[in-house]
Amino acid sequence: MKLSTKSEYACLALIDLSENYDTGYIKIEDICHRQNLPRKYIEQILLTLKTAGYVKSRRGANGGYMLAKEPGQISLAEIVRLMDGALAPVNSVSKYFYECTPLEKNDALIKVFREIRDYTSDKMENTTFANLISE
Amino acid sequence: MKLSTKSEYACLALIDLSENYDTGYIKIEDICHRQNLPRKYIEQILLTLKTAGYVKSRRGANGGYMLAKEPGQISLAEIVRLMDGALAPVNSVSKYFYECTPLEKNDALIKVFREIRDYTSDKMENTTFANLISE
DNA sequence: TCTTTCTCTATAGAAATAGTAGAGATTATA
DNA sequence: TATAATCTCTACTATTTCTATAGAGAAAGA
Repeated sequence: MKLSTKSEYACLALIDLSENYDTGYIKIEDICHRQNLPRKYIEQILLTLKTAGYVKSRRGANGGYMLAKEPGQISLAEIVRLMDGALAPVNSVSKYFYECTPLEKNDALIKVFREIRDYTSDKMENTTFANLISE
Repeated sequence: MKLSTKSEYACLALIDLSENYDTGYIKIEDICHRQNLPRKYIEQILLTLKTAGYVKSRRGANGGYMLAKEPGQISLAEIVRLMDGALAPVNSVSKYFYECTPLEKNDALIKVFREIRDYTSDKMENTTFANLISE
C-alpha cells in the first residue's frame, strides 16, 4: 500500500519548483540541497517529469528546471500515477491500470477496495501543488 | 499503492475457510482448487496465519485448516497488515509502522496522506470476513 | 573556448516478490 | 502397527522492482 521513493521525491521536487515558480530556472543541485535528495536519482526523475510535460528545462549556465504548468494545474494523482502506477489497492478496481485477478469473484471485497480507490483517487485528484506550497 | 499476492491469497483462503466455517477441517488442496491458488505458496501463507492465531490446523487424514476465530472477529485490516505491513501510503502517517521521511516537513502533504490512511484503515478495520462471505 | 548544467543510456547492488522443493512430523484408519 | 494422508518447517531460487550511481555527451552562456 506504499508509495515508492520515486513518487515521494518527485513530489518534493515539484513542491520545490512550485515554491520557486516565478524565480526562473532552478538548478537540480539547489533542489537536491534544499530538499535533501540524491542528485543523480533526481536527474532521472526530473527527466521523467519533463517527458510527461510537467516541467521544462534549459542547459548551460543559468540553466535548470521550472514548471511547465501552473502549480494549480498539476494534481498529486497525476504524479503518483506517473511514477508508481495505479492508485488502487488491487488492479481489479483500477481505472487506469485495470487487470483481472482472482479477487474479482468476491463482490463484497471488490466493493471495499473500490471505495478505498475512489476516496484515494478523489483526494489526490483534488490536491494540486498549489495546495502543497508553504510560501 | 498495491497489495501483494500474499495479502490477496490470504484473504481468499480466509474467505474460503469462512464460507466453510462449520464444516470442520478443510484441506489446503481443496482451498487451492476452489480458489485457484498455488498450493505450496498457500501452505506458507496458512502457516503465517496460524502463527498469528487466525487459523488452526490438524495433520493426517481428515486434517486440514479451520478458522481459530469467528469470521466476524477477523478484520481485513489485520490480515493485510500481517501480510503486507502498513496500510498507510507513506510511513510518516502510519500508526503501526511509523518512520520519519523527508516528506514530513510538508504539512499539507502529510494531511492528505493522513486522511487517506484514516479512510483506508477505518474501512478495512470495519470489514470482517463475515462481511465477505457469499453463502 | 571554457565552464556550467542538463541529457541519455548503461550498470549494479539490495531487497522484495512470488513462488518451488523436499524431508519430517502427526493423525486416522485398515 | 503399517500405511496413506496431511500439515510443518526450512531452505532455496528465479525474477522483478527499487534505489540508486557512473560517465560520456550535448547545449548554453560568458
